[in-house]
Amino acid sequence: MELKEQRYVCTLAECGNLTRAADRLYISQPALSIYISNLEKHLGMPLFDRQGKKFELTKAGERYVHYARKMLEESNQFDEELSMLLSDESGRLRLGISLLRGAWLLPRVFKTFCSKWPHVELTLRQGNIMFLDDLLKNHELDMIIVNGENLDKSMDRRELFQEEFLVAVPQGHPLNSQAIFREGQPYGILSPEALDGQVLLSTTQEQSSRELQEKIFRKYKIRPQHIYTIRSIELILQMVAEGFGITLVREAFTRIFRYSKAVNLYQLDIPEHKRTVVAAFHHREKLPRYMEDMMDLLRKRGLEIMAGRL
Amino acid sequence: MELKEQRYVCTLAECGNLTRAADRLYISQPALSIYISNLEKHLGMPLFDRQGKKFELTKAGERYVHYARKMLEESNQFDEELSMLLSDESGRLRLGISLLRGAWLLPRVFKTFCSKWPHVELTLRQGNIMFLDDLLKNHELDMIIVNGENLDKSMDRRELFQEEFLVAVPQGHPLNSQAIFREGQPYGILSPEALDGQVLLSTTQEQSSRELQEKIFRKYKIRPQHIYTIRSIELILQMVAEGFGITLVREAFTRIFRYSKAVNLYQLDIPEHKRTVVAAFHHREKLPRYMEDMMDLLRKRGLEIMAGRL
DNA sequence: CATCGTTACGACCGCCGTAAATATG
DNA sequence: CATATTTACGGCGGTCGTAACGATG
Repeated sequence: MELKEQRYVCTLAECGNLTRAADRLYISQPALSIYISNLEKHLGMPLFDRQGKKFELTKAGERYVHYARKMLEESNQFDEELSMLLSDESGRLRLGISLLRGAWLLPRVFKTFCSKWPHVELTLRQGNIMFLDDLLKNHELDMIIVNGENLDKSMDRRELFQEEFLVAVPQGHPLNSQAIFREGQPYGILSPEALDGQVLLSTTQEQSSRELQEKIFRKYKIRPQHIYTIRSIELILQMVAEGFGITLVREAFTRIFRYSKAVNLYQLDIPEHKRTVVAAFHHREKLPRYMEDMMDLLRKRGLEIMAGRL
Repeated sequence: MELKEQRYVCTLAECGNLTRAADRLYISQPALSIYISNLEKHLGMPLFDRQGKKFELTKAGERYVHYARKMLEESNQFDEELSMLLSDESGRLRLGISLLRGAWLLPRVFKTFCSKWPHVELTLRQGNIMFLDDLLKNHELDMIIVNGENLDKSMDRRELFQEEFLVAVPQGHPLNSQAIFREGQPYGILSPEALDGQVLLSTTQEQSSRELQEKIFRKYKIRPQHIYTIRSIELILQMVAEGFGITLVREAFTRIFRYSKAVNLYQLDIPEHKRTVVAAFHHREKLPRYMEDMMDLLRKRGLEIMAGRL
């Protein structure tokens, strides 16, 4: 910050001597002499008593220096903070993530990140993908964690991990017998047609899982017997466990959920069974280091959860 | 204080809009645009996110504004203090006075002055006239209260009041019979010759009363029988009261002193019997009001004490 | 008389305003 | 297309340095 006036006066006050002060300020002595005179003229009151060759503060000068020193101190503090920002040690990360994904992906990541980057101000917004996308576009968020499939192409993106979109079937349900198990595949496989005529429990319209589900149903001409719309995914899974019906659910979510009764998970035999989770952000020359690190942490944690290490 | 940079950034941050900010700052909008760009270039980091036509603070900008606001606040405080100094409501008065005179003249004056001028910083130095005169010349004091007779002519001065230089004689001493009483004179009058051959109690060499005393003795060729030198004027007067000898003493001092036994006071029949007490200070265009008031208070209090109203 | 402060003068750079071009919604 | 921002350019003033002058101790 520009505080020339304040630096000049404080330095002269400390030196009590024009020549030495001018030296310290890297300007000529006449320049400083004129500068101080003009300043005093402008203030309408002398800051220094010219006692022969000595410069001593007047009462007004004392007050000036009192405040000027504070300002210089504050300027130094700002410079320190700025250099932290410049060196990527410090900054701001406003993160957006869907409610459901946040619940399982973030807790540990947050803790790690905050202790690693104590000077980064981390804030979180949760909501559906449309909402987050708007905020990102308006620069109210710096990064959002979403499914890569339904994301605007104008944003830069970084792939984090993939997650399965699975069918959850209660124990004793007829669908269990239709699953085919292949080697090397963690889940049994169901053909999409098997879902035809089933009782389906589903999230609400604005959640992105529901959107994907309906796309699949249209494409493979699946007509469930009935769709119950329930907001809470926890409740849906609980009802599935109780044998009320089946549901489509993200793999990761099943990992952190404790079922009251057994629930079996199956892959659908379609290309859409996998979804890619990405971090999206506005294009920049170079991302801050803490932002790269956040994506690293999210990627690692995502893979950990997928591998079942909770 | 010059804080253009800080004002510009803070105003723009508040407006979020170049045009309005430039209006408020009384400069053209292009000027502000360029100014901010240059500032950001110089800092090496943007302070604002140009979100279309909106200007929103970056993290660095937030920190800048945080400190800049403090500085602007401090600058305002200084301006207030300065205007007080300019209007003579506030300031500094470094007062010098002899030890003895201070004791009787100042106590009530100080109290009055401080309540009348709460924003004036009043400090006091006590010492003999040489010492005070040096400090005044070196601008370490703003005003000294001394006898006008032995004061350098280079200083401006204001007459405060006159005080008698009296002879103190114990009860029952032969000198009492030599005094002549004239109408309209508060004290009996002694001729200087009467002091010849007396036992004299006197202050130390460096006190100005002693100097005056010796000048009188030389001029009128007075030879005391013996001079006892004692530092404390209180002790001297006490010894006079006990009949040990006589002394020369300032009128005012006798007023505040309680004698164990009666002491009579006489005027000397010489022009030097009166001394003028003045306030002395460096020449200035115009004295601050509080300085004029201090002299008023001193004058009034001096006359009060001389009149015997303690 | 050596050192320090002030005055005089010319040069440069930053800031400003006007006008034109460009971007935004 | 109206409004806002950026770019371009010429002018002014503040700040600087060198040199000469004046004051101080």
